[in-house]
Amino acid sequence: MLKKDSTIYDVAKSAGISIATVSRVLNNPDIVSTSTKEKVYKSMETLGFTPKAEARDRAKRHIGRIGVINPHLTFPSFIHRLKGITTIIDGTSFELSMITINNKDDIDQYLKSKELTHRLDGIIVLSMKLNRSTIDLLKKLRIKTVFIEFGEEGFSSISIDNIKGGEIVADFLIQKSYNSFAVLTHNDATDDEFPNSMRVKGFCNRLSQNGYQLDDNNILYSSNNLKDAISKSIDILSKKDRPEVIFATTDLLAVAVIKAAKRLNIKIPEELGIIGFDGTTTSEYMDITTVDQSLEISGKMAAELLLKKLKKPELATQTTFLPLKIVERDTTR
Amino acid sequence: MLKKDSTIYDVAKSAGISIATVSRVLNNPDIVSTSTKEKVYKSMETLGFTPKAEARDRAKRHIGRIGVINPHLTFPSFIHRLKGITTIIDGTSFELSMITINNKDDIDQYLKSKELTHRLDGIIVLSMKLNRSTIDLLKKLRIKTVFIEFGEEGFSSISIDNIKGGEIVADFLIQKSYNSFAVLTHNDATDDEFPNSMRVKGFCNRLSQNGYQLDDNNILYSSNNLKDAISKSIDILSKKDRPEVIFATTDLLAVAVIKAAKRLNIKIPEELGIIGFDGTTTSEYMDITTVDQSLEISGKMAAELLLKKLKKPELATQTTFLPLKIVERDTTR
DNA sequence: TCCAACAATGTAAGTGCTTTCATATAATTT
DNA sequence: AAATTATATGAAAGCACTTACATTGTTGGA
Repeated sequence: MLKKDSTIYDVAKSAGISIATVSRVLNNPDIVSTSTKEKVYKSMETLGFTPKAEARDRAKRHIGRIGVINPHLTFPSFIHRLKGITTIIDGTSFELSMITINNKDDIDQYLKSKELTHRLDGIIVLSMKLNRSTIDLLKKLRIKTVFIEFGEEGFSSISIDNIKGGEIVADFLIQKSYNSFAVLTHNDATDDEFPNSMRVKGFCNRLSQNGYQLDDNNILYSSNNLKDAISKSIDILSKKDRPEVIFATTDLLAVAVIKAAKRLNIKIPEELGIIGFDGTTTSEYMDITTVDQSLEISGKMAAELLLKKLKKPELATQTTFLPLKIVERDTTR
Repeated sequence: MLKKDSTIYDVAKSAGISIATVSRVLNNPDIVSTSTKEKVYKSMETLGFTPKAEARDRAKRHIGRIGVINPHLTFPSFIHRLKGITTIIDGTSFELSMITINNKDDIDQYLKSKELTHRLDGIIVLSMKLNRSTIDLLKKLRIKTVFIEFGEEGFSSISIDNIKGGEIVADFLIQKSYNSFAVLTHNDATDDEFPNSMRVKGFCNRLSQNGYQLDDNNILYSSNNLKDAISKSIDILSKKDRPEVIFATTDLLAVAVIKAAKRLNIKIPEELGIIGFDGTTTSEYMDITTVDQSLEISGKMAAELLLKKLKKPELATQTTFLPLKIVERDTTR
């Protein structure tokens, strides 16, 4: 027994109304009277109606979905940005699709396989440096894309000047008359283009511009893992010539330093200064002096930019650098 | 630079032939002459053309979509759960759609249309108590759904025994020989069914079972907002008969208490004990004694359960209560 | 050489659904 | 009660394709 799939025409006939109204209860139920809606639902139920997605996609001018491409959800900064994105998207008719990419090489495949191409109206790339080939692909497929944290030629992006961030920190600490320094940063910082390493670079440069010397073995590298970061912190703090202040290039790393100091019974900020970076809620909760980089706002702006671009595709791409601001709290004197 | 996605019309025009032929090279290339095919391929290439229906078809075959319904992304606990969900979903051919619901009454319409039109394969409801009508709807439409935090008759769910959670806290504090208590909790706790209020209830009951009296005005209610929570905390702590220990029914509230204590120069844990609830990373960072409710695991389990159910719809629903465990850290003596 | 058979393409009628526009009815305001 | 404004609906024009049917030009065998 071949049962033909029922269509909205069937539903409409069965409910004694026009297909337009059936379509409306699907897409815009608010404007349909309750009684009509009831009839329609009943008809759909008895007919076992399922809308054909293909037809729908065809008829619709947009899909109504924007994708967020992100590495695995571990860094606190992602959360803040994601939150910013959702606050904007929630107000619209778009829904968010989270696309978590573990392996950067997978993404080409993903894009190319067209899974993405026409199921998404646009993309926000969160904190990922994509391969050249991926970028080319995005351009070729003309997928509206906004980047957060890593700008890309030819695309709109929201990012910060990480070098300047490092400089600001140096200026601040010098002005606070700290005299000896150390840095705790992430492994990825070995890669020259990564935010952490740029922060370190800016910091060191400005320091030496001011006549301070930062010994290379006062720059510690930790993985993205509290335990490791704590043990690295303990390493620095246990030295006989312990630095007066530590610049943690991430709030999470600052937490590690605090924990290490606590364990070693070092008083903050009296005996040790700590400054983080990011301005996460964690830094707020723990009263950590940090550099606020408006994480949530970056998410908001990216979402707004994408939305605008979707509405007016001819809009020029725009690169925004968010302001950086020292937030002085209790971990510096 | 074209803005609009190209269609077979564009390709046809560019190749100087009819759309039918373009369609044929897509669907039935054998019957098209080689030279025409060449032209078509070339045009498709330069236009970056992707047939929409095909993409959708392929997509449909390969990748399913599961929706996460959540209130607005503000509570830290959501994040942990979401993270758990993503770690599971990431390994599969499903993608996550975030559906943020602000108004619980909207959700009925939303589900009706979204489920039908966007074809969700399954749903995870995060920390929301749905209306009766919504529940009925889910059942009627036979949508595979797993609930986190609020169990629902007839659906699989992952939750905890909040009353027991309160009891555990009471037991722990009594065993630590604290003698006077206060509670800081959320406004929603006035609703009897909500986690926070159940924690309070369990706490109070166990306390009185052990002969301790908890005065009603030692139960403070705060909104979900640090400032407010801090000021409420200050209220308690400023009393002449300040309690020895405060049970904050949420880690975030515990943070507020800590900040208040700091401001009033009250030493923790010597002069004041604090215990939180949830086991967020914040509690870990700040060394707050808390009740770990395996937030991330709850997300993982929910996702796994849903996936299993999707694979084998005949599977029985299952209700899981996650274990609760006191994590003793530095805010209790 | 003529005609059947075929190959290559175009024309246009669907496909199931969305959405704009117009209309009829109901609810407010005056 | 008339005039204005909302609300609920239908008619019909898309949307991006597919496909049945028609047309034209070739080919090959008698």
